Amino acid sequence: MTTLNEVAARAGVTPATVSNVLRNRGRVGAATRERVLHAVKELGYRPHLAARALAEGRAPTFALMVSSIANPFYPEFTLAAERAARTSGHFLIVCNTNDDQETGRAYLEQIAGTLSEGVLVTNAELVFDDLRATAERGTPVVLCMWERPDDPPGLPCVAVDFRLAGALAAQHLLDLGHTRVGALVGSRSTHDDGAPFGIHGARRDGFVERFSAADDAQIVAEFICESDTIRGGYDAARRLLKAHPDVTALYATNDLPALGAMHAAADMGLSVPDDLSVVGITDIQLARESRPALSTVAVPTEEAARMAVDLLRELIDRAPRASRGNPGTPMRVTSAPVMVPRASTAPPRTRDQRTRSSLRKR
Amino acid sequence: MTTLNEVAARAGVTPATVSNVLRNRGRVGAATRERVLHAVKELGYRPHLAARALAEGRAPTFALMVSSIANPFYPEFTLAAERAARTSGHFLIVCNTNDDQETGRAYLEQIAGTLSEGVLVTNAELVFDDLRATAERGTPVVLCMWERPDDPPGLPCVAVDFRLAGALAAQHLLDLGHTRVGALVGSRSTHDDGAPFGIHGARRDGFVERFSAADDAQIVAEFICESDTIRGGYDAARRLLKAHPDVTALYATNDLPALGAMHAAADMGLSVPDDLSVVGITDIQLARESRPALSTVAVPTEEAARMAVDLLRELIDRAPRASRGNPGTPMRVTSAPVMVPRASTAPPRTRDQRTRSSLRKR
DNA sequence: GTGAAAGCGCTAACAA
DNA sequence: TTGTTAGCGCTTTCAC
Repeated sequence: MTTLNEVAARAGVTPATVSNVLRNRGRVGAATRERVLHAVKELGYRPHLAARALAEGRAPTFALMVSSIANPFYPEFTLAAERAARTSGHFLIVCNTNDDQETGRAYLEQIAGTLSEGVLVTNAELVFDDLRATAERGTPVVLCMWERPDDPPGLPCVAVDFRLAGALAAQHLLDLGHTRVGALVGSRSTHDDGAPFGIHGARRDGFVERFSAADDAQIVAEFICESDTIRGGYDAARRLLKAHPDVTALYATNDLPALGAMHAAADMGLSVPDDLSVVGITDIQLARESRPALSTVAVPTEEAARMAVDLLRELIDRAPRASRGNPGTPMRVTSAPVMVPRASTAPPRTRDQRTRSSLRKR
Repeated sequence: MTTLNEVAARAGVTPATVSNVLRNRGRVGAATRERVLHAVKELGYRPHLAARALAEGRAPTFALMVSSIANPFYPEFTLAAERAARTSGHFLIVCNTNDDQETGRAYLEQIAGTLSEGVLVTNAELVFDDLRATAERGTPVVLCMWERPDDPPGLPCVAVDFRLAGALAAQHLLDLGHTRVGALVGSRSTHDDGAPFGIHGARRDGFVERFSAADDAQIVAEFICESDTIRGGYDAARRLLKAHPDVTALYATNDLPALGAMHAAADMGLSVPDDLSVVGITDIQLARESRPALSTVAVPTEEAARMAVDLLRELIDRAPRASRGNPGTPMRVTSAPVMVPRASTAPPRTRDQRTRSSLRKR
């Protein structure tokens, strides 16, 4: 392994000069620079990142805590975060907590501040206390997808207005003429402990408020999804549709359960969207690729990732070493979610059509 | 930030002793150990990973190069690799090259050896020369999903017998009684340059060999998938089915295109598996969750990840610092892939049934 | 059992 | 413009 020293020796200068050349600091003569660069190339020198981190007192990576890389939303977010991090000169260490609090804590303990300069968190699976602790220890932490802009978490964060997202979904169904619908509320929070941040609370409330505000419109039933997965949505939808066969549309607080609801409908002989409309939230890639394509409320993932990295950088610059005095807990809000109508929603059948539809079922 | 020194001062010992206590090296008196541990807890000391890495001459992370985290296979593999890495005491830095050679090279240049002790590579998107270069520079590299056990890449690797996978898919179709089928061959290799490692070559060959060996059986057409995605499979399947409406089954060299093929069939009014059987390779999670569930050849992802990490560790231990003399390029082979029949495959209709089926199409 | 000292590879004042 | 000198926080011989 080639070191700075070796390069310096080769070029007939001191390590300091080599360092200066490599990072464009301080003034260096053109001739020397030339010689140094040559030596670098010749020896195939590559700076030792750990050494540099130690000397600089900063690390070249960010840590991204995700609760479960199995949920396709996270890879998508990760991708965006990684891009953003790289433009900021950082690598991204993906810390998969696998929904396990202990694992998350371990990552935080070990990585934060020593291997990573800052921590990005996509979910509140981790108890806030741990996050606050690391923040107070001097490692900036940014929450990436806070769901309630109206209710800051007391930690720097990027918020997305998920209540609005829910409202948009409601409006979409209303616009199509649906008056009797069901809701599938995802809730995978292991650590709910009645905390103010029940995972999908805002998404639910937004939908319920808007939908209920309309004349004649009624949410016939709300079912909880055991898990925020296709399977979870499938099971919940089946139960809901069995209990309330008269609903003409289903709202799910996330795309995966919405996809599951479509499968459930298919298995029950209902055609989507003719017999049943389905709408979700997020607009993960699968939503575009499902059959029929899922109508959903798109959430600005890319933007959120970018903003989160930006915010993290600001926090780092702001608190160079010692962050005495509360540095504040800034909150950024992304642009609004937007409804993306696709093939899984349509006006409800008229009574006439419904009869026909029933006949078609075996 | 608390340092070893501070802890030492607090406990009334020297840093060396603290270090010894923390890593269970050297003999330390029970009483001192007690005091040290106490001080550690009291001060909330956490070792500085970068400093440790520098002092030890080794890093606490592995790098995982993936070509595209957007393809759900990679997150699944990543998950497995991360688990394996953690049991080995390493963090996993996920390096998403986004199918870009330059990005990949940049990661390799910067991370390998200085921030990561070893490199795991899931694809040959990176030119082998770069990988060999880093390996020769002293940072172990392991290829994770080499597709041809019979043709080692000249780099340490974990191989999966994808030729057999293809053969199993063929056998499955044969067993069901299909005699006229089509093949969708994925090929996303940007850097094909006629290299011996055409991305899905083995998967194709295995299928073709086995299927063609059967009497009366014929592969009516092979179409290339432009991209290894649902979309890619959709397009290719449409073209194939238009040109050859008589095939009773489709084989795709990967699950995503297979899923796309199912969508194409649906859009063309064909019912799967009644009018058309579809089989893929890999068994990603989506395969289980699609409607109908996809019949596919499951590949031992978890096992491959585990073996790759094990192999990496061995290489690291074997070549403590200077790896003079070819350390060899070991290859491990996972257990065999296995056919997982699900709902997307069935015996072809008899002529009689086919007629009925045609009638049902609008 | 515990301490002293050197050094991992690099950066960052400050001198020259 | 370049060199000198200290470290960054930790590990690791080797004495004591």
